[in-house]
Amino acid sequence: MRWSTAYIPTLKESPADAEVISHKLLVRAGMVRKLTSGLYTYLPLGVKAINNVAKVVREEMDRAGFQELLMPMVQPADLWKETGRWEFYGKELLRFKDRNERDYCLGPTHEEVITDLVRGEVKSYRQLPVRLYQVQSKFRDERRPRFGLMRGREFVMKDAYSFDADDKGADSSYQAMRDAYVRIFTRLGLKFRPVEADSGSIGGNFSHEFMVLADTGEDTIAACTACQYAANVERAAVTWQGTVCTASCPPWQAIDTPSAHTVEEVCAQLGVPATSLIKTMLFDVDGEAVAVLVRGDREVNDVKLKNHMHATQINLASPEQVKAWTQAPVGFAGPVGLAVKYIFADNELQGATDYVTGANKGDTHLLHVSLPRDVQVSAYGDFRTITLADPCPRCGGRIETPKGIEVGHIFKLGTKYSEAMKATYLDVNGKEQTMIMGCYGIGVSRVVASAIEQNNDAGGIIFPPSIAPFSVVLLNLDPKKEEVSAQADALYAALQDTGLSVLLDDRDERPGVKFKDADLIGCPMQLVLGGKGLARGIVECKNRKTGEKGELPLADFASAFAAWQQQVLADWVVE
RNA sequence: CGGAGCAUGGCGCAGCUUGGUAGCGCAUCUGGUUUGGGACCAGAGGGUCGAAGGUUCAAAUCCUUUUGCUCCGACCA
Repeated sequence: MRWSTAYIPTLKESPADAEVISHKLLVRAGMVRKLTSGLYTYLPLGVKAINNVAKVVREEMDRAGFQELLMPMVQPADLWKETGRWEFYGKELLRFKDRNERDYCLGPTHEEVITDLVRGEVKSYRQLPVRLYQVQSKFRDERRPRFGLMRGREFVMKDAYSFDADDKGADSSYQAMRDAYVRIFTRLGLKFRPVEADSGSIGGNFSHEFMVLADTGEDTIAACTACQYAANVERAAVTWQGTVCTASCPPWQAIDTPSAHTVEEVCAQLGVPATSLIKTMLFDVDGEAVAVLVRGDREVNDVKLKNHMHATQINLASPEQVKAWTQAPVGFAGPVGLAVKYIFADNELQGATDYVTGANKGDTHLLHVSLPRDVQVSAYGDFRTITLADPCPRCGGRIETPKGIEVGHIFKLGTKYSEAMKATYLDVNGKEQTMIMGCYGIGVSRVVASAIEQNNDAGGIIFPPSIAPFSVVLLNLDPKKEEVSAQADALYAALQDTGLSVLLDDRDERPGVKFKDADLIGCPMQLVLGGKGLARGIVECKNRKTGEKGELPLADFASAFAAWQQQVLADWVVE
């Protein structure tokens, strides 16, 4: 591609509405433009990057034995009603009616459609497993789209689905996909980590997320520094190491704590540390009032609560609900005499004596509360979020909590959808069996954004070679000089003959503009040809990642370039 | 959905408090001088100031309503 005829509208300044670095650079590098909140046009350079990611994804899907298909984006409501998700999916599902008043939605995912396809076609164990994938635009009406391509409403996704005859087959499908994901993100040059994850409203038995490590990530990972354990913090198990407290304590008594709504305020007024408080959090779990008790310095993990109760909907209680359930404003809830359906307490409060709690009365707390003596606890369990002080649940090692961007998520679904939609087959005995499913997603457009989050500098984007819109950008510094242009054209042709994608900057611009733009769009290899270099018989080269510069002799360009290219690629090998 | 902020040429912003002929930088176009890290000089074009209504002799500016966008939170496969 010649830059003079390309549509690459680069900008000197960042758009005012961009906050994160990938969003700013994607816009500045002329890769995307926003249409409206959460919706982006991919410009030619952006499409190239997305296609490059998709190419790697397709190759590895094919290698893993999955075949590509393409399903409609518009889906009929009937299928979603069959699985119950028409009701449960919520407002993220964009719904609309056609001219005949029939209900439809834009596909946020395709379990229903693909299960409908397979149940109609596959009737025998001989036809299993079925492994299919597609690369397609998805639409999710996010409550709060943000961060450019990181959380858009419409985005490019690879979604794959497996149907197996039994658990063993399903596990091997899952493992094949897990291996494929590792290869994909390695080939894409990303620093990533597979982590245990909650399966959320997709449902199913177990799942892993693939996290690109970046400080701007929205997810937090609990990763062991000693062993391979890594999990999303919302899932990471907390190992209870404490002992049951058996000390006796005096009867509880009320104490005035005027306008002390928060743990900090209570601690300040009573002069006690947060560790001697019990925090009482109220939740609306499928319409039931539920209280969860954790120590004052801990965080309730609502995902763990949701899983513990096998709930479908869980929300922190509203101020009105708190008032109705505790007869007190928010901030004074306590477990003593609390009339809710369940009171759960975290493991470390087993036998807890002599704690401070809310009194279920405004501006009042209780001293000397003993859980075993004063409270009917429904169950103790793991209800809090892991902290840096907690040990690795697998090996007891030290935990660290880096931030990550979720770029892939794989689920072993089990029979959640196949059962609801009656996707069955006849086994070897002629007996009807339910298929075991798995589903596997990669946010293709999000991968591009996260690659930029992970690889950038003051000059702009530093694309991994497998994602870069062009492998090489060749700067012709003197396009008006015939001999320089002739040589540039010759290099351009020679490079293309080696199969590389090359962008030739033949614009009538000053050298500074070309240098800046070349750095901005982030091609891993830069070649610079000017009158000076030509006179000396050399073309300059620059490794975008390391900034290292060198010279390649024009006389022996092909082999010199090949050697340099190997060096550049070597710098991208992820350890 | 709760809280906050913003909306003025293609992009980035000033002007608004205290109403009085809409400005700057970048970009664009013309001419000239330049030419190895976002050049300089001279000139030119381009804006119903998000929309609607109101106050006023007069509104980008004050008031009301509304739409959109961004951030924080909630929420989220």
